[in-house]
Amino acid sequence: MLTRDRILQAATEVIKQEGVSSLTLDKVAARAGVSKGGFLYHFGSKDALIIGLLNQVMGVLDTELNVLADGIDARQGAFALAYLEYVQEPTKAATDTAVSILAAAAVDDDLLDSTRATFQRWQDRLRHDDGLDETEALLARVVGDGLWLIDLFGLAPPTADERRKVLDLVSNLITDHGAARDLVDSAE
Amino acid sequence: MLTRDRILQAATEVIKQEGVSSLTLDKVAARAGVSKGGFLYHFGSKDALIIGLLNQVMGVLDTELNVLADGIDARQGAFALAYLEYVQEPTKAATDTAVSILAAAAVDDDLLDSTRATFQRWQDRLRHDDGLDETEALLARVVGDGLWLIDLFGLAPPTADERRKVLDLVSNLITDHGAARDLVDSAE
DNA sequence: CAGACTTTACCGTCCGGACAGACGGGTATT
DNA sequence: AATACCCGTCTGTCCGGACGGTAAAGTCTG
Repeated sequence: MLTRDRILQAATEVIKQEGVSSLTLDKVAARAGVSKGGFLYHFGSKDALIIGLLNQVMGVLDTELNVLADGIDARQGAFALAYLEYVQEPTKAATDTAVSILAAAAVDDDLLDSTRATFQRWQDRLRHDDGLDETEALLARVVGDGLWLIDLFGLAPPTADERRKVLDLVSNLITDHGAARDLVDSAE
Repeated sequence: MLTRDRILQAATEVIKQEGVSSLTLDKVAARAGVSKGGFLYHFGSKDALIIGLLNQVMGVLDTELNVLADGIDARQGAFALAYLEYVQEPTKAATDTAVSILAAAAVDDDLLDSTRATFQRWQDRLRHDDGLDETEALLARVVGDGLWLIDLFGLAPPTADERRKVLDLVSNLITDHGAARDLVDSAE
């Protein structure tokens, strides 16, 4: 495994296990099995580390979302459904993304600029290329991001069962546009 | 204005304007117009400051939510509707809460324990005392928290108009349980 | 040899917190 | 009324340690 990748992995591990405040160059370097100088050869600064973290994790998320969307057979809303399916359970990629964004926000808000651009691209795709009503498209993203936030901060996270029911409700609302009545009945 | 309150206000201002990483004792003290020793008289440590921040802001949010819920005339889901109405636009209380939680997560995750308990109480109330279907209750909270997260990190926030449409959609779903068909039609 | 990679040693700064008092408004004692 | 005392509030200064980053030298490989 490349040193650079080991460092990135070590950084996410440190955040997950010890919190954002423990994300120091020394600690990351030690966990990656490299000296501090070695660390700084690959990432010239702490900011550079976080940018690298975000780039990697957002790239993974973006491609996985696309793969998921391609595999969904629906007349409309494939990307929205993929978005919802992705938060069905807290996956590694989603968790890594969350902690990376948290770290970026804690260190310097500006580091999130490229991440914001990615979210904007997703939102545009949901709105224009997914064949959905605009409001439904936004609903999908808000619900997805909401679950993701709740997981990130641990704010009374729902059980797997509750989570699935909510996602089913929204998914049905999106795909089965005209049959909302049946949807609501079956959700009881 | 009491010194203690000035300090709390100064702390939130620092976070909003300069970011979480600039939240230092010296800076907060200076902005509050007090010496560092004076600061430490009121808050014995940085952790104590953040706990004070969270207590104040969560208290405000809790009472305002209750007031809002009491003013809503609905057969069911008054608290859920209040929750949704609260995120209609980013209010000062909501923003202050967000940055406080962010600061807590950045400094020490454990500081969020009491906040987690409050969210759990809200969730219990939505589930059991609000006359709602469980799934709909959870949907209201997830949507509310989702919008709130999007604002916090600035991740492609929707316009006021889009925001209102999504919230109307969910509100109608909650209040007008059986007439979901009309709801969906009118959202077009 | 050259260049990519890594190490060791070091520095200046900033930060959280401790501390020793100063100030001033009560309050009790004389 | 004057004195002495207390205590809540606040000041300014100091310290130890951690942190981000630099510099230069060394190693390994093609």
